[in-house]
Amino acid sequence: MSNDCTRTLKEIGLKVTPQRQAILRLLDGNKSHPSADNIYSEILKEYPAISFATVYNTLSKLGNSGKIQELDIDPRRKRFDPCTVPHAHFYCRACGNVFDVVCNVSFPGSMDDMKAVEEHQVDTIHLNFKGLCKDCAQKQ
Amino acid sequence: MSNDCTRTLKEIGLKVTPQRQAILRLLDGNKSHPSADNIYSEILKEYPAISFATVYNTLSKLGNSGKIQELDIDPRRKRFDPCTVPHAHFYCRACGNVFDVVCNVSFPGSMDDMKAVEEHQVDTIHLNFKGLCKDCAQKQ
DNA sequence: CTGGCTGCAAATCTTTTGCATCCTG
DNA sequence: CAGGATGCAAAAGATTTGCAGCCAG
Repeated sequence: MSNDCTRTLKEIGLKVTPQRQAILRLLDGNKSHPSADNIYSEILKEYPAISFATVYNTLSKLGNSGKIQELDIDPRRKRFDPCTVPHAHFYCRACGNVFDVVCNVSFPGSMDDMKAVEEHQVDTIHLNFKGLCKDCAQKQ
Repeated sequence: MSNDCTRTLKEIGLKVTPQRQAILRLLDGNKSHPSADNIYSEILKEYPAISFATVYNTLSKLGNSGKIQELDIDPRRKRFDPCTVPHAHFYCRACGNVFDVVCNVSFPGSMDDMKAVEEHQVDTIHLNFKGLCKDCAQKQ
């Protein structure tokens, strides 16, 4: 566990610090798609002295190295997802929650379908659904 | 032309003002996926007194009514697209340009594929590709 | 007329940066 | 030890809001 964190950091050439381990530990298996602020607030309980900048820097480095995903689904802020397996997301405009979507929609796999994109060098694909989640739809 | 603008505004119950007409005229057929600031700067040439708030408010109302699309592809700011026909987008991480992607990827049409999302009420779908555009990839 | 709009300015919120100090490797 | 990390604080951007006066319907 703590070993996984250590390995992850080493793999991308980052020094292993307790703050970074805490961030990785918090993210591990986290399905809430937290924002940087969510993560900061949470870690603050454990490390009352950690700074926002540290959280931001670390998240940014983890994102760039592909260890976590930066989601662009929330119009107000970045959200982070430790799961890097390709999957879609649903964003509720009312409560702001983000849900994973297991969807069999044929993700652009066949390169025949991708001609228009092939001229560009694609490295990530994001499939976002937006609307009202089950709960919020009922409350209407 | 100016008539289209007028009609669009009336359709969503907004008063017709020269500022709003200018915004709609600028957006009409615009393929550059401008940010609110881009739009503001452009309109400023024509209406030196227009305010940011007016642009923001109008864009927001047009977006909510479905007359234009708010894109969530640029991590730094909202981008707007007057084309409301479903299509995908490509974002270049280097130059920040957004390109339309004509892609035959089977967009979630079959509701069989959508079970996981069906519990939620989907109103928009966004398919975003990110990476390096043709030009930026060459410069590397 | 009247309520919706506009311009202005200030407030909010998110994200980024500079810097002195600290600590991992 | 040295260079990368941290914490702090302030800056930079993007977006939103309050308000007094204005104008389309």
